Amino acid sequence: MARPYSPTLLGYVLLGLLNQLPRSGYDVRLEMESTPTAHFSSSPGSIYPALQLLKKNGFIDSEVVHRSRLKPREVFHLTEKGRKALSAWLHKRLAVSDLRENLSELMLRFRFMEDTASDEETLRFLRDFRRKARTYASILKSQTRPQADSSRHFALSLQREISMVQMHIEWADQAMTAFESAKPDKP
Amino acid sequence: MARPYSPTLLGYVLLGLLNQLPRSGYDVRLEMESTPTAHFSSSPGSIYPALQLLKKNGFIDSEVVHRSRLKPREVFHLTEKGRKALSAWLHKRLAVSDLRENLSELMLRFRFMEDTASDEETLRFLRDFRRKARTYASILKSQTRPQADSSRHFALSLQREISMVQMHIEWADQAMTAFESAKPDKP
DNA sequence: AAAAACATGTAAGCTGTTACATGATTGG
DNA sequence: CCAATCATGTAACAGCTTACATGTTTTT
Repeated sequence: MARPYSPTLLGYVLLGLLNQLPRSGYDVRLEMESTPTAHFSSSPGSIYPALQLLKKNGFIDSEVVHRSRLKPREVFHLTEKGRKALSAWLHKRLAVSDLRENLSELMLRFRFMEDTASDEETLRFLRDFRRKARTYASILKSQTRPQADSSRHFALSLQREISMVQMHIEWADQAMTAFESAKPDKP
Repeated sequence: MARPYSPTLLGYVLLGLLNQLPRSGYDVRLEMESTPTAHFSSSPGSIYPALQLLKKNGFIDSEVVHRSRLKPREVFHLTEKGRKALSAWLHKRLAVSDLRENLSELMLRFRFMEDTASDEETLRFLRDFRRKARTYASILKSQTRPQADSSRHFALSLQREISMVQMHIEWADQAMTAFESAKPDKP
């Protein structure tokens, strides 16, 4: 009995891209080359198998589009199952540990929210993000020893980590105002 | 003819930790748990095979230390080959692309410089780092479209990337002053 | 005529992870 | 005596990546 398949991070990226508009594997590759997507390779050996896997598991489907002259292409689009999986991924609650371990994934989620999530949903994400960032910041700050016992290298590494989180808190503030301006206000 | 083995990133992390002081696999695991090292798992299934591979390829060696009562432990230490490999990794020139693709690796290198590199070498690293960061920053800034055609999500993602790099430039400045203060000055 | 762009795939292999397995010693 | 800590491994597999393979159509 095969255990239930759920998309990998690359899988979600592909779902996100196909959710924007139906594309062929080739189109997906071009898009990933022009807008470098996290750390993923856009090589055929990465993309085509990943698409086939999503299709095999019913997250996407495809039709072959014949064009005069040009080679026919297999164009993929999300199924209902695919849309649900993407949406669930986008709306997943954040963990504090995501800030240090999965930051690039969080940013991918933010990016792909554009095509499905409402401003209100994006705001929820940003609020959650800022909240977790603040928690993480206070954890990091509690680790700074007042004594000069620890090395410069260690102290600077920690300082960098703190600045990173701080910067993300400020970024979230900025982003939230951008999405709040369009929000209908309550009396 | 087996093609020449060179350590993976995890391999370099282990070399870095063993360069600080000789340790058993168990000690390495404890250290990685207490000071979370990049994204690597400290599970036995990760650490022990990785250590064996380094040993097989002559980067580290080990002796079994028997203690009264307690179980004997296999304590690893760098060989000359291992020290050279670690040093080469630490001193490798940076690429601009490393800023977006291998930032955590760069920070690991900075961290492990503590135990081998002189202040002057650390400064060289930081200067190179700042230089590449500035280049990357200007590339990113050139991508910000003045038109409002692109989405808020896209614009904010780009803004975040820029802030990140900016922050790292400032961090490098800070770090450099910390290492310059101890440097002997020229007349 | 050749190069570049269009289009899709397979095969081998590296890297690392989780889950499983084992056993000794020490502290409560 | 039971749990926690000490200590080391194996096996199966996930999830990529690189290198190889192939063929068409358009542009130069």
